Amino acid sequence: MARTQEQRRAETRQQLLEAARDMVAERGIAGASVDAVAEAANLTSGALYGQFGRKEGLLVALLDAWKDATASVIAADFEASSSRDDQLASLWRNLADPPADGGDAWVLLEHELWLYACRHPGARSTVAARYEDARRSLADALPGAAVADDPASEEGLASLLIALVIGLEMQRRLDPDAISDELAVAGLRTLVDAFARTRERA
Amino acid sequence: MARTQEQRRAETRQQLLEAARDMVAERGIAGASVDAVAEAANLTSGALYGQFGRKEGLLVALLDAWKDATASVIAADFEASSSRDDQLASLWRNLADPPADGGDAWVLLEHELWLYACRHPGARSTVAARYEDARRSLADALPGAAVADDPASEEGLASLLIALVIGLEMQRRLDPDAISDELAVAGLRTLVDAFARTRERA
DNA sequence: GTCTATAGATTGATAGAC
DNA sequence: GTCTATCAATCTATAGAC
Repeated sequence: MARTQEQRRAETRQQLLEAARDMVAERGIAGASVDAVAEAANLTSGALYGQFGRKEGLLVALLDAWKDATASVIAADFEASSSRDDQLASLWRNLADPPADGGDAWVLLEHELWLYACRHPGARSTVAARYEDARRSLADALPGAAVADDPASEEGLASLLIALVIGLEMQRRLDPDAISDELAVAGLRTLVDAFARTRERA
Repeated sequence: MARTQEQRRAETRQQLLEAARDMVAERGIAGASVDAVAEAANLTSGALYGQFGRKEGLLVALLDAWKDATASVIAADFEASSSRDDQLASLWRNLADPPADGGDAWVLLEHELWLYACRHPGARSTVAARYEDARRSLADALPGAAVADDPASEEGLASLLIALVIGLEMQRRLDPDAISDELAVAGLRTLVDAFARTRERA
């Protein structure tokens, strides 16, 4: 029966994390008060402090959950694509029109946590590690990954692709008509092709 | 002598705006309290409310100031560059290592205001217009701008360049070693060259 | 136009009942 | 482990003196 208690605790924890994810995405970190998050999870602030100690504890836990949830989904979707264009299209769609649980929340949360990391040195390394993971796993999944003679340049390409996707998504969110899917995929394709051409020469 | 009063009012206004710019960049919009901003400008909250009415009034004014200050500086620096590579390098340096008054503050403020615009429909069009201006002025300054038969594709290239610069700066701020200046300029160059190649074919 | 003083609401966090 | 109740601090905004 100790098992049931653990489960209940885990459920409470996840309810709080989901509520926090949505509320931080909607109102920002400062705007998501402890009481409001707890109430949205049909709990009270006491439960939240019992689980995370302080508000920052909730944010750190949210950071980890966000790290796991997004990276794995994107990587799986990427590798499941058959053609190279499908791969790049899935990379773009996953940010521009996210299908995962939580939907839009993760994208705004991404920026919220990025800002938080820029201002709080303690959290910076966690967020930095998440971006590095994204670069690495994307570099591994890239077309020419079999040739492992210069992993640095492969991660460079991954950096460019991620940068392009994030920057385009920012512009599209302000004005959906400003960025077409075709433009995004064409831009990604251009970078990948240029990389492949450089690779052939060497 | 009415002139002196106007000047004093304008000075007060600018002191408040500069203090708000730095404090919002450092602590975020929610973290930059009215009292703290006023005190940083060697004034009190009374002066701030006399100038902007409410806190959101200050933010809107800050939005406009930010729009003017950044776009013009970047455009001027861009056009002052001689070679094409210098142009692209200046585009990158202006975000990665900003020389303008306020320095780093503008970059973090950029993200803060972007998030604010995403959440407040009233402010969204202002921020969206700023990004559109950036795309337009960059498109005008681009190499092949003389051929004006397809302005849409030129703005598309500008969208890609801006996206790349923003996304790379985000990654570099978390980990300065992750993004080299050479990689950034090479990425920009790749996109510009591909565009020029497409243009020649047509 | 700016300052002082203060009202009214909300915040993060703690203590003790259950 | 979660809830109720509460404290001290902080916030936006207003009112009236100067």
